Amino acid sequence: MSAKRDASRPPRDRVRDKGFVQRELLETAARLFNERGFHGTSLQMVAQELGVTKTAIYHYVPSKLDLLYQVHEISLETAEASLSRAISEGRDGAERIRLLVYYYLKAICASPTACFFMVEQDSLEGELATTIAERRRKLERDTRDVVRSGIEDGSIVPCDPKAATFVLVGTMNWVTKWYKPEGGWDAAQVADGLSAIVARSLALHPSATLPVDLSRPELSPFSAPKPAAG
Amino acid sequence: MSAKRDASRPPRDRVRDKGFVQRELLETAARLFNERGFHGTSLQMVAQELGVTKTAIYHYVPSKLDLLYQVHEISLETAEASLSRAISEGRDGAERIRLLVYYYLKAICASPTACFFMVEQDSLEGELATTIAERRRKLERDTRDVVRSGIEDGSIVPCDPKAATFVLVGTMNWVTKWYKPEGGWDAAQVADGLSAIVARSLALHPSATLPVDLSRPELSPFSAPKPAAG
DNA sequence: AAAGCTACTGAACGGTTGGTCAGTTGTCCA
DNA sequence: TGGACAACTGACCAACCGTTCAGTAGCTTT
Repeated sequence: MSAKRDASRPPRDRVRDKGFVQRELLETAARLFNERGFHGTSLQMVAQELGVTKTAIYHYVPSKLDLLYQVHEISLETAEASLSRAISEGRDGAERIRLLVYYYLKAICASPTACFFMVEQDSLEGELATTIAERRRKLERDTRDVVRSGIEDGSIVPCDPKAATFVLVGTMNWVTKWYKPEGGWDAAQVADGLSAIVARSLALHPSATLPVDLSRPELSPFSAPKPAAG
Repeated sequence: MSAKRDASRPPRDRVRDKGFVQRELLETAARLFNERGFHGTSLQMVAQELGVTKTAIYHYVPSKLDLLYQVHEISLETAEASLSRAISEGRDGAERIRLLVYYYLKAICASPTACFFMVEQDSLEGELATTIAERRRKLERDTRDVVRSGIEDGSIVPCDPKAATFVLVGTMNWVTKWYKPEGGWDAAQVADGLSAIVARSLALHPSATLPVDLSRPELSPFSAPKPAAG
């Protein structure tokens, strides 16, 4: 028996360019890995959501492990970009911390590929695992340094930077587990609301108020700027 | 060929009572599930860590899914106990929130069985999944209510209780991912340090200081009481 | 029209998994 | 001494997994 197209299913309706498919593949894989874990997600499931057979996936990635690696890379890039933007834009340690949380949350709410820290860390093997683990460690070290510098410049209350960073990271990564775009909050609301809360926990002079309803965000330096209209 | 004991391995050195084995089984399974995910952990691995064959596991639990269910139950009981103790002992909303985080972190640092919220939620099926999900939802609802009551009694800054709870839960659950008993902090230090940080984020009048070094915990109402000796 | 290419497919594979079962071992009690 | 019983084992099984491979459909280029 040779390969024969199933008559009951219509043929590919359109040619999808490689870049598009690759991106869609990574997004789908990331979402499923986050929901069901790496080992709990079979390539069959990924393929089914994409509307192809699992063999087709091997045209885009050499192995399932490599797929995991690529998603990890995107996730790390997002986090690194958020941190460096926060460092360059913030005027003191406290503001940098708040910006870090703000930018990162905005990114991961917008794309499921962006956050991937929850997935079993031991799934990767060998050199790939080492690379990812090293970048992750550096990210955490750099965040601790921001907290430390904030204590020195007087914007952050003296505390244990390691413990403070664990609170930040825990809050940020947990978002992937509950955020659903259709749930009433958009990315900016989540980012604004949560960054305000965790920033308050570390600021030497904590804000007197917090957003009371994320669906109707207060005006704050972190709220999305509204175009002057009325 | 009939079952024959391998001469190279010594026979069971002692009879272990059922309760002990069951507890050890749950602890081992919970730890591995947390580290490698539910689907990433085979019964073979669990059995190997216990020093038995995987068939032996079926003397204690009817299936792998039931093992997952039992660990989830323990984890929920721990969380529920922490919350109810915090509610009854705390004098206002802010103190209750801090006690909740304190008791829960102390428990999960002491036993890996205690925290299990990170594991893929969709691994359970049917009625078991519904039961667990329902209890989890109630726990979150009750926590939100504590935040709400704290806003009313003036101990917590007006905020979105849902967002605040997400920060709390994220911080607490993340601990399972990084806490190692041999890492320099004991359970009380982690509980004291992190509960102080998250409590500060919600308190109407945040504390002026935080523990600066968890290894040398400050004296606080939440530090483990030292027996009067000198 | 032929050749070449990308995007895919169905069949098949070795390996592992959760789970079953018949049987053995060691202990306690009568 | 013997029987009941829990604790545990090795062999085995169907299902599924990641992966390979030979081949095909449909477009583009020549």
